[in-house]
Amino acid sequence: MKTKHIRKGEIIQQRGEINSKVFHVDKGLLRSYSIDEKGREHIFMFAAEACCIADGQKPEKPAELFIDAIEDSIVTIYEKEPEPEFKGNAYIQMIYGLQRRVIMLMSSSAIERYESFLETYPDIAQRVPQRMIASYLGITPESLSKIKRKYRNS
Amino acid sequence: MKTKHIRKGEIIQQRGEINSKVFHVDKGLLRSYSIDEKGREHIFMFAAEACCIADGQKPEKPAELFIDAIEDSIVTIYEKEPEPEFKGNAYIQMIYGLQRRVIMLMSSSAIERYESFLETYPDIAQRVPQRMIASYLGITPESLSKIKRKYRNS
DNA sequence: AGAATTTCTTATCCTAGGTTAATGCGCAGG
DNA sequence: CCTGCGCATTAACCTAGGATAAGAAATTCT
Repeated sequence: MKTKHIRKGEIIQQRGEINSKVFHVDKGLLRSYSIDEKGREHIFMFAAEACCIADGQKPEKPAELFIDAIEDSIVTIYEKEPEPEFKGNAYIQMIYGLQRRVIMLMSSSAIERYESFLETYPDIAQRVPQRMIASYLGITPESLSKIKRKYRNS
Repeated sequence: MKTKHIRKGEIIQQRGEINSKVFHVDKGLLRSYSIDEKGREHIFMFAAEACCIADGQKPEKPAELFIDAIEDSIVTIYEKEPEPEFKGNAYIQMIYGLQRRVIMLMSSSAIERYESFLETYPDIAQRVPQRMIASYLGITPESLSKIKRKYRNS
């Protein structure tokens, strides 16, 4: 736990780095973001005074997000604490799932989201009607049908 | 904490109800979803065996999500526990913010997301360049410019 | 200050996905 | 067993927002 000055534009966490830190913004403005395979940035969140910012991924896994300063800032750096579990569903696990979902919704096409869904939840995909998959993906059932047809003819 | 059988299609939590419960799925499949002002459903998450499902909103606030059963299910119902705070940033607060963001991304147009952003983060909107607002909203800077122009001429 | 780089805006054109409507299918209920 | 309804699919058409390009304005660097 230490305090640090960060200049505008300075990157304090890169994708792939060890990801055991939480940054508390004492002053200034930070952002976390991902960069997709086409090189586009997608801002996940902003954090101003009195907010914390971190990658939602587990501490022992590599970071998926970049974090940098939008203004000259002062941050206090903490280690992520072991988190309370509840019936096997940890908060961090939940947060990480949502982080991935937000990034997905911002950066991927319907087809990519569909593929990702099938990979991540092969079991649920079998048990749920099409219209609910569409609803989860944020598209209409008609669009999902189009997508699946393209799939078959390829 | 009690166990309950739920039949397919049965709604176990409605929007507006008291929201102090977490549902652990012992067997079956549940979903949480919102209904927007146009009456469209947007599934927020699925929960199968050994998962928990709940509205991320604070226990003392009314629920924003509906929860119902996709299959006949057995759930154990818990009360939400007081959650650990960390430097003023509680996990639940984080989860709730992400829940809103996901729903937003699934159900709202770029204009609506922009308006919502301005309302929710008026401060940050002033301090951040346009392209970053666009990036946060999941649109291109060019599209944000279009939106802002329409705004001015109305 | 002046040059160089980035940001913002505008215009044109294009495409992914939405809307509407019609058809066929499977399943629940009488 | 039939009827009816919700679900999935297809097709035709439409629109919000993306891509590209170019000029203006702001910022940064030297």
